[in-house]
Amino acid sequence: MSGTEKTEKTKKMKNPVTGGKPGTAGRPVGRPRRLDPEVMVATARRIVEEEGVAALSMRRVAKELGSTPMALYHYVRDKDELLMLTLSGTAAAFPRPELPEDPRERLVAVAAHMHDIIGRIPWVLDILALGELTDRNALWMVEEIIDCALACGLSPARSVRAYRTIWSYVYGDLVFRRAAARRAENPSRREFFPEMVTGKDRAELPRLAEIKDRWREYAADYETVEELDAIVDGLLRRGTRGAKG
Amino acid sequence: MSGTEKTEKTKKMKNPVTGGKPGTAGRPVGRPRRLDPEVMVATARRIVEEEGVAALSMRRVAKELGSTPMALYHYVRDKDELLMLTLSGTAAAFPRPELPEDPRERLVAVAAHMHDIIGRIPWVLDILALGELTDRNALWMVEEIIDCALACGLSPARSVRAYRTIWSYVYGDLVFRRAAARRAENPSRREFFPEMVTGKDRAELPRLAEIKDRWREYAADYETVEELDAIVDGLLRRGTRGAKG
DNA sequence: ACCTGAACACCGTTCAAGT
DNA sequence: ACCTGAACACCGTTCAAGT
Repeated sequence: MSGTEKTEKTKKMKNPVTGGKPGTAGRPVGRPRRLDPEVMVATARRIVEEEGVAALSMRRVAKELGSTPMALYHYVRDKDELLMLTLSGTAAAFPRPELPEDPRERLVAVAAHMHDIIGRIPWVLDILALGELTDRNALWMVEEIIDCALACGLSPARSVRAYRTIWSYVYGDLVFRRAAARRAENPSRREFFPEMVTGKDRAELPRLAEIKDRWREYAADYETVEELDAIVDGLLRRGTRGAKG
Repeated sequence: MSGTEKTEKTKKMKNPVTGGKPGTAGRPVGRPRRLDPEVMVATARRIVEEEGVAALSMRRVAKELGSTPMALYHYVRDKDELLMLTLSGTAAAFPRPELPEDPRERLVAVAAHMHDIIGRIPWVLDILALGELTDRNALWMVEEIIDCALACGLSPARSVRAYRTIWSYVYGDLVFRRAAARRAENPSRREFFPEMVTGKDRAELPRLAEIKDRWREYAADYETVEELDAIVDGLLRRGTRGAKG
């Protein structure tokens, strides 16, 4: 909008990471590779798995590969692209679980499974925030959710939207679970909500003043699957009544 | 868990930013301030509003104040704390809207309003990801949601959980809206889902293969308020039936 | 009590050049 | 085609010292 944005780059590349490797078919042209892009992604992935997204840097990956930072830019446009590539193959590590036959139950079970596996690898949240679904091995979950929604009587359009709603909820829930885990690890911080509510707030915030001492206790009983069940309930009721969508 | 975590700091401070100012009551002790902590937070806030969270640095704030980076550490423990403080006062800029009387409608309207105001200041998402509600001016929305949930027949415990579910959804939705906006601004990226689904996937991903060309069209019609309405529907039905909670 | 200065150990990315 | 090296313009935080 303004003049302060990043200048747009229009360099085109032919997906050198997933694209055909020289040596497999046709003879390699030009200088032989020193840096294997698959190894580059694997290295980035290991760093991110072991030390978190914050530990990943172009310089670090280059150093571990005995290469230079700029060599990586031959295979990715920028750091975000490398980050997104580290996601590919992640879901493959988690076996496909047994799922109930009933489509409604199955829908909740798949959503719960998504929640579960991402909860075990919280570093992916920062990458998923980029809004791209880059891992083919995760597509079966999307397929299942759409299939179940259709089987429950939703239109294709409503099924896609129901998927997005469920995914937004799952994502948000995981972000706040991670935040809570970090707070528990690193407890010496200022106290905000609900501690910030005091007796003086009784006039303006009567419910919060009343409930604040039990807030954390109630929140501790939070069960994502129960909430998912309620959300799916709402989405299916809405989708199978009206004419629209 | 392991030995690689940050070492824990136990320095205690008496909230020097929001705490009593010298000159107001009692005489100031020790060296007079050169750096006003409120100005420090205001400066950080301006940077973040104008240029985004990525543009905020301790060094930058110090420079704009004609101070040194380390001076800031007298008032905040680390950068995250400064970031959280920039949130305070944000909600005050948005007037409290007219709300419907009916508690169910009112609940949806407040949730939609939360979604709306945060959507106008997307930089807060990165700070809200820290999981703390630091802005007293936003508490009225939590109060309203809890009040409406109680009025709709939910128990206090279920009301708190309903609030968390709604908030997780709103947060997740906003993250993906921001991601979509960024993609639209900076379109030259690799293509992932749904483009990555091809005719070859028809056997394993029949629904996705069928729907993929219309996926973006369906997603474009997504209306958060409609989805919120459905979610609230599910949460209220669940909460007002069973005995538990 | 409040602040400075130097230092440590890093960043992403551009650009021109080399093989 | 693929990679290097130097440079630019930065980071958060620790530590010891100064007023």
